[in-house]
Amino acid sequence: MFQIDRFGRTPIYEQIIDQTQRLIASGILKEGDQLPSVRALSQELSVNPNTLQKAYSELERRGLCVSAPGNGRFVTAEAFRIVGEGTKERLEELKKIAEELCMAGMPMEQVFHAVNDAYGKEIES
Amino acid sequence: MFQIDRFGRTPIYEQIIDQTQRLIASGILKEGDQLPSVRALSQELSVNPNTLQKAYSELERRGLCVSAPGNGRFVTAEAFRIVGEGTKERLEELKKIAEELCMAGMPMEQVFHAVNDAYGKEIES
DNA sequence: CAAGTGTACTATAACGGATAGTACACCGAT
DNA sequence: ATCGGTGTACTATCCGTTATAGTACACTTG
Repeated sequence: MFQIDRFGRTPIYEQIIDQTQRLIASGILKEGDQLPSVRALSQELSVNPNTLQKAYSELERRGLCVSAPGNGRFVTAEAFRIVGEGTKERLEELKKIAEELCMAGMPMEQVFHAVNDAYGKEIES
Repeated sequence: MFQIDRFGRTPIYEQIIDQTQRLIASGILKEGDQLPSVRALSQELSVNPNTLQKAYSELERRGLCVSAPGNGRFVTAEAFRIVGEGTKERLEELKKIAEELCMAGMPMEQVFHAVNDAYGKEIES
């Protein structure tokens, strides 16, 4: 369910956060679903439990999940809405890259094609 | 000419590299132009000379500039072409973000609009 | 009670980034 | 020739972040 890159510069706990958000955004993780326990996931990924605890705490702080001590940790009802609010920033990122490509002389048509490609890809996944 | 963000996670030396590449890509820095000296820039930005040396060394390794010891450091003739080659990766980045936005349910039309915006923006800058 | 869950805390190792300081070599102008 | 600017090389050190190790405790469910 999770995939860790131990070489890149993005810390593990942040990779967990990002991937969880994507799983929620894409509807794979829904309201009420249980997240893997820190201990179980720590074994599966060979990662220290504290590192996962850090990631989960942050997800909780953002309101994406709640902990039921002694029971588990579950996706909240608002999770989908909350991650959706972050798309504005992502769009700004995309815009910034587009500006750079513009400056670098890439034709707009080519960028359009890439976007179209990305949206067409949903069929095969 | 350079703008440093001391809070983000991207290291200073990498910010220098990125910004220099953008200045070249956008044609502001042309062949033969002299880059700020390590000492001058170190004062202007309140950054250690070694940090800038690190950035400049990398730019040199990539063939974007050459050093003339005792004289200065200058943009090469191939610089513009070389930074242009990196646009493929940038386009891939953009595509990846577009895929995420797709998954998050953002209409493609809106992404198109952002790209269009980015390309129209060149007039005002 | 036992096993699984979350939580809290301290300590430590490891790495990268940035700094400080020094020294040397080169070029150009005066 | 000297001086002031340039690039270069090196060592040492500090600091913050990341990740780990280890322990202990509280809670819930079966």
